[in-house]
Amino acid sequence: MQNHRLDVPTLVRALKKNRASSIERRPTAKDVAKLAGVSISAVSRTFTAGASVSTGTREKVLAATRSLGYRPNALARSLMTKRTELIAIISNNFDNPLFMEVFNLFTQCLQQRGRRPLLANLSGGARTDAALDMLLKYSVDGVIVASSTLPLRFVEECARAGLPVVQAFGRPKSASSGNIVGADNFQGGLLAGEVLRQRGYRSVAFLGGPRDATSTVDRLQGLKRSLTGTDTELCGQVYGHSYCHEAGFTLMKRLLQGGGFDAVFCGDDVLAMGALDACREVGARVPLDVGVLGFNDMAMAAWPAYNLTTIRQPVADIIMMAVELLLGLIEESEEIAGLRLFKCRAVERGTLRRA
Amino acid sequence: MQNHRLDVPTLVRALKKNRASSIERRPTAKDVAKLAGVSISAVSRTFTAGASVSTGTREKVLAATRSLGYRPNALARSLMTKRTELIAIISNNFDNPLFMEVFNLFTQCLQQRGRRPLLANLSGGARTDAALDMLLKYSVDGVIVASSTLPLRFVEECARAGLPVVQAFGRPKSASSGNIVGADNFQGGLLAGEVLRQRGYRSVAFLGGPRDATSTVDRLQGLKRSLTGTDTELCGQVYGHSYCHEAGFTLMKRLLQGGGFDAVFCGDDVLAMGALDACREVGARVPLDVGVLGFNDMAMAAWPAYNLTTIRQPVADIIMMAVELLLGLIEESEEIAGLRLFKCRAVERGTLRRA
DNA sequence: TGACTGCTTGCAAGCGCTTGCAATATCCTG
DNA sequence: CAGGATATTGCAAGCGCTTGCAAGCAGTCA
Repeated sequence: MQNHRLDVPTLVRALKKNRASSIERRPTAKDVAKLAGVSISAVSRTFTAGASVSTGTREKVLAATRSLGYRPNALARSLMTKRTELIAIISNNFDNPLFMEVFNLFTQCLQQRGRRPLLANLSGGARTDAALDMLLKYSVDGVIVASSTLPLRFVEECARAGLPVVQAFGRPKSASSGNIVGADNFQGGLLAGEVLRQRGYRSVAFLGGPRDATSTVDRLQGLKRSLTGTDTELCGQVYGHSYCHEAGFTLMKRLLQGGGFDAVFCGDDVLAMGALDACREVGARVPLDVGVLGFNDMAMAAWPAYNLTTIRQPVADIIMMAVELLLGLIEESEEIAGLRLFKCRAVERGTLRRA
Repeated sequence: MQNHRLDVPTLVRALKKNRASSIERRPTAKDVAKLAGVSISAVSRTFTAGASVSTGTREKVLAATRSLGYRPNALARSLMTKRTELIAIISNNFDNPLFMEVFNLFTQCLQQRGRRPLLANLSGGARTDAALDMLLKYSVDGVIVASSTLPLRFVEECARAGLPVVQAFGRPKSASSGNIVGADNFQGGLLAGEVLRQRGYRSVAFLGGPRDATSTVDRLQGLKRSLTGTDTELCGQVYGHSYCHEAGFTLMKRLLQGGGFDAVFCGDDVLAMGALDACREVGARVPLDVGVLGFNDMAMAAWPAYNLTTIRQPVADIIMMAVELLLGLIEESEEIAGLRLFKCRAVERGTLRRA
């Protein structure tokens, strides 16, 4: 009976310790080393590609690893290696169904390459400096900015902080610096113009997203260029506050009230769907009275309710290239700044009349 | 001239060191301490809530911090604190537009509480053990499983590994263990039955998602219960391989060929939209010939092209509760296992006839 | 004045891992 | 089998941070 000699704090500590060791504590390299009868270094080296370990010790270590359920602590490792394998994905497009596809592909692509996506949501007025703060605190290896409308400043700040960053989908207004991969929106606009002309449309209206989004601007420029010197004219352009259905719907109603056009080129499929719904409501027949052309080719564009003719941007190619490029930047840490643009192609469906 | 005494390796090392210090190296607590004329501990304590620092030293530290652009390294910190503030979000629903909203809310909610969402994409045949591996290697504080169809095994494995985990949207088939928050799918099904009866429908077909998804099962059970003992009968049930448009479309066509029903309750809005498109194609008038009722109330359900009457699940409530609960679990580390279900409500639109 | 209290502060150990270095083991070749 | 080349191994230092502890330092009260 010497139990009564233990005071309360000591007891509490003992209990905690016990709980920690019996229930909680995850095995460390030290535990594995002890069980395997080797040094901690040996354990570390078995889990480091290209390190020098004999098959004998490797086997012993692996056996101990299995029996303890050990997993190397990636965070502790990063302290020495200066690599976390964490990649930040920054976006503010959480309302566009296309980005479901974008996130899906990005995360899958990163996972396949052994990287972990850390998400930063910049929609709904979240501060960009808070996002930057987290990137730095968590030592991400690189940053992917997936958005057409994120402020140039953010990308610049990342770069200044020495973070490799590539921007996917859309480019900053002053295309000065940075690595950008996206669709060739100008060429897409060009293509849109050609398609519309071929189908015999002669007065095209443009229904775009935010006036200052480069995606919108470039697509319009392409369209303009493609129509200059032809018998088809650009006759009006309207802009929405964002790429949303409601904007497409109200803007299209406004256009239809004005009249004087036989087709509308929308800067985004969601806008186009809004526009189609507006046509339906007003009783304008598509594609007889008015042709509607979208942009992106998101999954829903193919659904029969819309059956939208659209300009497809090669989302998968863009994403794979963006990841490739970012990992390259991280590896070499050389600035290979530049634009990488993928060609768009037209997807024929039911909202333009046949050629 | 003693340069020639430096051998090549030494030179290389010197160069590297130089590059590292001049270009790359981010300031550490040590740098701040030196500049501020205090100890490293003082720096640490300045950034630790509740630690004992005089306002004098705190000011000095903060000044040095600003002038160097210092950010505490969250990963190094986690080594001692055993907290990373990383929360894993696991999902395999990257094809359902509803989950755009889900991700948006989850990430915002976590960010607001100072946590970082680490994403694991389990769609497209990614191995669940690889996901678990990453959770453990990166020492996430907790796990949110956002899916209705993820294998129970995964949740169990997390729990066994000592990871606090809550499952949002849908529950494992054997509801034995774990923390689950979601919509009350049974009540939703009940409600669906009532709504359909009130509207005078007498023969209801059920068009569900995967046969073994509990969301599907529960909704059907609710529907059945609600119809028993009434003059409305359940007359047929079909299941899709997933909650996708194509499944809804083909299943509905099959149902329409068979005939013998005047309304269909779909286990998901996307299925319902597929069903509506099938009706349109076949020429079945909605809601005259056949009523269509969805589930979820995703944004697109309100778009005029579908204008879908549906059962709404309170996504935002579920997500806030899930986060709340998870953070609680992490804090207390007590198992407060249980189901937390939110009531669904009906959203009246145009695909059911009026009462 | 001196003992006592309550804050601050720096020291040093340590979180779980990597890695340069030197010692040791292993393998070849003649 | 000697002798050199190559491979493997453990030691110890260190990554950037936190934290228990004891020393230092006012301030308080008798």
